[in-house]
Order: sequence, then structure tokens, then C-alpha cells
Amino acid sequence: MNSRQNLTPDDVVECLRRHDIRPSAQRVAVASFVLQVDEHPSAERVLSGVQADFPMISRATVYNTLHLFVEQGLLREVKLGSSSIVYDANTDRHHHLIDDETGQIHDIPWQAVEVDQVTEIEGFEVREYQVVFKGRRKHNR
Amino acid sequence: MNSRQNLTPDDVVECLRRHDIRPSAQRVAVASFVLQVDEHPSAERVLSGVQADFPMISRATVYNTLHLFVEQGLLREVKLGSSSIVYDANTDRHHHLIDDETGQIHDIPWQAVEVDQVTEIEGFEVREYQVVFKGRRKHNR
DNA sequence: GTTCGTGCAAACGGTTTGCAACAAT
DNA sequence: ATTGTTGCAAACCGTTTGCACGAAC
Repeated sequence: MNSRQNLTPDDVVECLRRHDIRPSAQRVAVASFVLQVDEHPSAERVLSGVQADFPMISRATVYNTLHLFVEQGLLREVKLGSSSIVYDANTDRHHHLIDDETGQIHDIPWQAVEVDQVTEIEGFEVREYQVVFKGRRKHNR
Repeated sequence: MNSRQNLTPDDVVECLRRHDIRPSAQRVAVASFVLQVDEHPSAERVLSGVQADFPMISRATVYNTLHLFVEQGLLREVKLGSSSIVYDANTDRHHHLIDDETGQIHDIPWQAVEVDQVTEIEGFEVREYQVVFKGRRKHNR
């Protein structure tokens, strides 16, 4: 459920600026990939994806850059089922569904579900929450 | 929120048998620890915990044993915020809260919250779900 | 005498770190 | 000149694997 809008390099640069991130060539490359890929990529996935058309980017830079993006609110880390951290360009509130077969993580709109009484968790102060679903794609029709 | 009942070795042996697990010395040691510890331990945590009074147990055996326990429904794996897989002796439906400060995972009773419209997730067949809360302990009183 | 359980040590995979080189201002 | 950014390689940590020894039926 990722935007998939075709972003021009200029769009990406502006987006970085909006998040107080200086637009180096590497950062633009990482951002372009992460903002347009139609999945929730892990750092290693980002590395190989970006290396496809930007071969001289290093692993360390990708990790640095992703951390920076998270810090600046451009991305969110998602740590669920999978063995690796994945990144989510959708920074609005939403839920997640983990595909039983593929392990892929899908965004579920916030209004798809209604959760009640959240403020009332005994003994805890809840800062945020989400529903994590497990299941699978409904076949063809 | 773990039971903390004092289990005798015999209780543990019986519990293993109920789950079709042959009670070796190592398995009893792992089960005793995991069923009584008041937290959600990682495999490494189980290893060091069990080694405390059972020094000659190997890493591989702990990992094997935990996997076996999960397979047999004695434990559940919990893969959330933390970098490692943790194990949950509470096999009933429940939610989880991740402590912002400590990273600790707490069980939240199923009825603490009400979730609606879960069957209606567009395009997916939901097999199970839980709410994942993030927050912190309410200070003393 | 197979099968099952255990131990050891090495491999693995994703992430982090330290450090040196190189911009950028 | 200081600060920020990159690249490389090694370290790290939790987990997995292969294999050989030993116990159990």
C-alpha cells in the first residue's frame, strides 16, 4: 500500500529538506528507493535495491541513512515477525498484517478496525498501539 | 504476569508428558525455568538462567528444546520490538505491551480491550490478531 | 541397532562499530 | 579548521547448522 507516485529527484530533495536532512547523492538515492518501493524493505533490501542504479554506496551509509531518516520522522521502523527490521514510509497511524505464507508486512488502514478502552490498561500508561494481524491474502476473487 | 506457582519437578514432568515431550533432565530444567520465570525470556536468557543450577547444558540443547516446546504448544514465540525472540508460557489469547524504558514485554489480558470488525479486513483472511501497546509502567501510585 | 537427545564449535545473517578519507561550510 | 558524510572492514550478537558421541527403547 505504498504511494508509488513517481517522484522526481527534485521532489525527493525537497522532501529531505522538509525533514531537515541535507540531500547528499546517497541520501537522495536511498530516499527515492524507500519512498517508492511497494513493500516494507529491510536495510539489506534497501542496500541491494539502491546499489542497482547507484553501485558505489556502502552498507554503512545505508544503515546510517536509514537511522537518520527514522530520527527525522521520514520513516518508521517496524519490528514485527520478521527477523530483520523493516522500514515504513507510511508515517500515519496504521495497523499491520503479517502474511503467513510470505512473511510480508502489509499496512492496514487505521479505520479498518475499532479498538476500545485503550486508555484503561491496568498499571500502564499507553503511548501508542496498533493491531497486528496474521493471515493471508484472499485468493484471486 | 507469569504464573509463578511453585512447580515441583514432578509437576513439570507431568506437564511435559501432557504435551508429548519426553522428559529428559535438560528438558525438565528448561521447562522449570521457563514456566516459572516472571518475564519473557530470550533463548540466551534461558541458557544462562538454566545454567545457574544446571551448568552442563549446552546452547544447542536450549535452542532445540525451546523449539520443541513451541512445536508442542507448551510455549509461544513472541517476536516484537526486541532484537531477539522471546518465549511466553502464557498460551491463552492475550495482548502485549512493550515498556518504552526497559523494552520488557508484558502480557495484557484479552478482555482489557475490545477490537471490532476484525473479520472485515479488505483483501485478507485474518487468522489471528493481537494489540501491541507501547508505553510505560504507571509510577508507584 | 536404530532412533532420539545432547554437546561442541563453526557458520550464518543482520546490525553496529571504529576509524580513516573526504567533502562541505 | 571544524563539522558532517562516506566507505571499508571487522566485530558483534542471537540464532542455526553439521557432526559425532552417548543414551534410550
